[in-house]
Amino acid sequence: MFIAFDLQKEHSIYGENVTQRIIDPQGKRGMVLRAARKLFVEKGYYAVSIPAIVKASGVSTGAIYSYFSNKEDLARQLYEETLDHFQDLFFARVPQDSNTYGKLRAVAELSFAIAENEPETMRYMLTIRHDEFISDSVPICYSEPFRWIQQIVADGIAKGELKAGDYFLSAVSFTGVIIRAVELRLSGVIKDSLLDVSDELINNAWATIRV
Amino acid sequence: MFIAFDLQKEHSIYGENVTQRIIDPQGKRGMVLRAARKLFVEKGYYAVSIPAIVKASGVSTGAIYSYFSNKEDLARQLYEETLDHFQDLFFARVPQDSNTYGKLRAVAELSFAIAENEPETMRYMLTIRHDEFISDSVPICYSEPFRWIQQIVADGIAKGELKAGDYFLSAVSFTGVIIRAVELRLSGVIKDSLLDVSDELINNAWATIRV
DNA sequence: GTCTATAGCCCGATAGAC
DNA sequence: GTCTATCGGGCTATAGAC
Repeated sequence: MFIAFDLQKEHSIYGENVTQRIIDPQGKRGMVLRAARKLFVEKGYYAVSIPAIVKASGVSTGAIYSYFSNKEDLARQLYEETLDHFQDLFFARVPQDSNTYGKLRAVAELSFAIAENEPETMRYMLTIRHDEFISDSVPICYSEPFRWIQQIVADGIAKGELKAGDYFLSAVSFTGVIIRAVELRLSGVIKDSLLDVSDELINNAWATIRV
Repeated sequence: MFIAFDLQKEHSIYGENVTQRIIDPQGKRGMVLRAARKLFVEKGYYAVSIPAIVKASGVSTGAIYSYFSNKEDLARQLYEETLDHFQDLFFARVPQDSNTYGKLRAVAELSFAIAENEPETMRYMLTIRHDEFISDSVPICYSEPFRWIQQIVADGIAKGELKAGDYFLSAVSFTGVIIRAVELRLSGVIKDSLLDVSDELINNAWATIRV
């Protein structure tokens, strides 16, 4: 809850060291990146032409090619900045000193809050096909935050706060509930705000791993 | 388990009324569809050119355009036949007379079995972006089978076999565990066969909704 | 720095031989 | 029915005016 509140007043979630990475909606470069992100999510990288980005962003071809050396470079900068931003939100907000339940609850609440308050960021995170243009083939959402969740779960099992079992499968199960809910919310299948059903979803996710 | 076994000997899963819909690997049309499916999953519809399909399938441009009126028509036939096949597997194999646990367990085992035995089918089901070329905007995996699972869950709650709560969120939670596991298996993140960890995953998924 | 205009390329689709 | 060769179109990226 408190997380959702913070996210709504945009300033407080972006710490000093994070600000520079934000895709600035004011500048032309940011307008291009935002328009491109929306279009890439909607249609996919290859289906989005530079003329389409020109039209959607209001920035001309020439200006775009002054900020980015080519279309792939644009996509790569978008990828890196969105991923960095996403990871900053995670590392900045999930309490290090809490117990296993507190940490995982925070992970889930933050995921829901980002989905509700920055849907384009979350949509991009879940949608983007890594293999479309990025050379390393690690899907975006299996990277840092996901591995971090694995660590929380592994620690929780070791401390006896979670049921014994394969920590990897437990992490998959917990995040499966959360991610599936986010996906269905972003695609409009779930009508209610995730913030309103957060408790029930977190209960369900927690049930997969609790003792 | 028995499901996995059946799937391995390909004949038994394809009933009489299903056979005609199968993408025949022998005929040229089937070779085109199989090659296209693989390429579409790997790179996305727009990134795959007709020349690329010619090369991958060994069928010439002229022959392709004798089977399909254009590239979109090819994609649409592929979509419909793969979806039909997938749904046939579901409706043919999940027991109608079982209790809630038995039905959902069968759904999960069948999902794992398809992922292991027909990875290209499952990959396509999870990967394809509906909005890339299909006019109606319903994501492929939210359609019939998913709605059917919702019904099973709703019935289970009504009969007191599942915990009370929002049936939709319960269905999301159960399928979230299953789908996430399948996704991570298909992308190579999970190394073990899902058939070997089926029991643990089904336990986790079931825990989200049981009384 | 930012614009418009356009070069050069590859794609989808077709034509015509066989 | 199936092949190769090719056309028109839209794309990425650049050139040149301002």
